[in-house]
Amino acid sequence: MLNQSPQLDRIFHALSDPTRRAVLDRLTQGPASVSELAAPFGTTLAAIVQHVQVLEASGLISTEKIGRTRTCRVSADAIVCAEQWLSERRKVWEARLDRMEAYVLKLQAAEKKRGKRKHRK
Amino acid sequence: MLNQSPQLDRIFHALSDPTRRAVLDRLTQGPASVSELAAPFGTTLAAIVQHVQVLEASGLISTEKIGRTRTCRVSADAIVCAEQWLSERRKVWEARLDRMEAYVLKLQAAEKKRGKRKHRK
DNA sequence: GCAATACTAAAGGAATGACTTGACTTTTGA
DNA sequence: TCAAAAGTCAAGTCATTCCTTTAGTATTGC
Repeated sequence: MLNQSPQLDRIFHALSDPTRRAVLDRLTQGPASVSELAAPFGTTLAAIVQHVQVLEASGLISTEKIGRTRTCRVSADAIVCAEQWLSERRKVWEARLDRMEAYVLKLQAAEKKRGKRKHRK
Repeated sequence: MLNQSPQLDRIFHALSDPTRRAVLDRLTQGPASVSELAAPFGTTLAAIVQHVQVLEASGLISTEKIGRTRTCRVSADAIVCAEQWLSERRKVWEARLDRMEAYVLKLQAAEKKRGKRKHRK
């Protein structure tokens, strides 16, 4: 299995900032310019530009400059990539818990049987 | 909807480090002590202790100290929480893409009709 | 043309993060 | 009993992050 560690680093790091998650949230509603993205926040435009750069470097969004405005849109791959990483681990871990539970139940059943034998003697 | 932003901050930040993801990977195979977690890495035990603290603060793992050893295990909630955040956004965004596509197809169909009318004239 | 708009780039500062080292504490096993 | 094992705590260092300010460049609309 490919590790793609540096990409995951960038994706999860991008997602770890509330402003960037809010930007991403806004973009799931549809494309927007950098100024539009900046509007709801009490920060400078420059700060949002930097967040946009982090998001784009991570692959979570893609941007396109037409004239003087840069339009940002959510990009498929990265979000799916992160989701899969999490989902795979959760599945492995849940499967192990299930095996554990089955094992414990088996032990309990065996214990019960032995209990019965003891009673008969 | 609850925002639970600070928890997501911590979860995604915890996941953004490759060492911590590797620790988490190891723990999906089953519980382990801090020393066991540290073994595969070329770092000091103290460094891993700090990673474990970050993971625990995020809710991705829980730990329990028995005697002199601390046993770490994966914890359900946080990973599910992160997965859901991603999955919700992806779904909203995919739904929007579908609507867009439907709209474009409708436009194309209308365009075709007008083309036919033009031909008839 | 030229002022307003929409970024962009660079530099700096405060805060946070990832490691290390070194000095403990607590438990365990011989 | 006492040394090794397993962690814990506190500094301290160096890098990175987030944000600001300042000074640009490229476009647009009148």
